[in-house]
Amino acid sequence: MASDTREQLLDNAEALFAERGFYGASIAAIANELGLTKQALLHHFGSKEKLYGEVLKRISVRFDDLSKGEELAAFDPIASLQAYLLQLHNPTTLSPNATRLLMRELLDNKRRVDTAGTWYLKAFLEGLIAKVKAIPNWHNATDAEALAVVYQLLGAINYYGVSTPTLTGIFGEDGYAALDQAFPKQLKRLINAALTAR
Amino acid sequence: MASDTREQLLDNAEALFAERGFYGASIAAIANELGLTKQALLHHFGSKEKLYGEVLKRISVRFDDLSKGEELAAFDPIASLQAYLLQLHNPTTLSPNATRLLMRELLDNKRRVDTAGTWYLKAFLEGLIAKVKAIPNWHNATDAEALAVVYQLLGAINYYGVSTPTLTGIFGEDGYAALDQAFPKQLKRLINAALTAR
DNA sequence: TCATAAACTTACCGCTTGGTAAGTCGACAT
DNA sequence: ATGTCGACTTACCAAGCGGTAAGTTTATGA
Repeated sequence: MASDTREQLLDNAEALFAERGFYGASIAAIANELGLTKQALLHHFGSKEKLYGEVLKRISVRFDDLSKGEELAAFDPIASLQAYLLQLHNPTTLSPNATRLLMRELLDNKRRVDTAGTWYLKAFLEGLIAKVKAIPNWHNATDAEALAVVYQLLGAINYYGVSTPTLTGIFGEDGYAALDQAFPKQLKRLINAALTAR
Repeated sequence: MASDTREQLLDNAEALFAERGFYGASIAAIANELGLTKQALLHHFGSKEKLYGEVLKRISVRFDDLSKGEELAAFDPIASLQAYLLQLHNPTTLSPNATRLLMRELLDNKRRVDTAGTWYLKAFLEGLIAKVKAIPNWHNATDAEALAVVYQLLGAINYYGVSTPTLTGIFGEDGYAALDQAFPKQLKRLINAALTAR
């Protein structure tokens, strides 16, 4: 299969899994949306589980790229971490679809035997803990304390990233636009406040 | 049907919908776990959608009770809002199941025509906006700014509330216990920092 | 030119899904 | 005694699910 049609297929699968969840998105529906039959899709990926796994893998690769791509040795560790977290809020870094899918993974992996959704998160979180502890104020903090503060910031970002349809429904397009404009400024303040005071 | 067996049924349905999502939880599975046949369940609730709706309604009632039950006229508006938000972090206020289910609703209601998950949220969020603007520093803030800051705190709380299985998987029981102990302290600091600085 | 292999299609399969129809059973009020 | 009503069972149903088997078409490279 040409690698770009494969990417296209995976894009589509990602969108449908994000929107409907693993159980809600049938392989027939995914295939159909690209003009394929269910069996053709199955031919390429073997099974639904494997397809889902590849979607997840692709997202985690993007995550890794994010870590690697950061500018090294910023002088101010707070500013550095702040920039890193703000990237996560940027929809171009990780697509809204990916954010939704990861949130579903967070909800589902209690019963999923496969730990595919977890292994990359561990490295990611440990990296964040290290970044927090690089801040002078946080030098003697425990890992749990560092993780707590950074996980709160992660929650603030990801929860919002997943709320677009709901918030638009409640406050309308205009209301959401105003919120979306105010959000980054407040987020910067929040990150700064969380990491400075201690 | 006796009202307490009905509550038991709804408890069970809530747990299964929270764990597996609307599509992942079959009415047969829900009924089975209480020793009923699928048809008996269907007899009581009419359809799966209706059962789900009642589960959602029950949760939103608990939400309303939370708003009503608050101590009126705290002198310090920051402390008052902080206490209110900390309640949300307390698992006895809203069960982890309910938190999970609401998070799923946030993800699903894009395609769900029914706005059941939305209407109660509106009042809740508007209440929070009002509470923020009652703080002197925030008096002349826009609604969008107030919503942004409070939504970030909501995200920090709810994201964490949904992460237990994942975090336990990554850091082990002990690691999670340490995090869970450190979390509220950091959360208080975060809320305070977010609402004070401006 | 011919073999090989990838990219499909057609035709199934067994199982589960949500839902319906019709009847059974016991309690209880008239 | 009888009617009736709610709680439940048995027996279905069509549709959808993920997946398999076997064949067909199409491009490619030796």
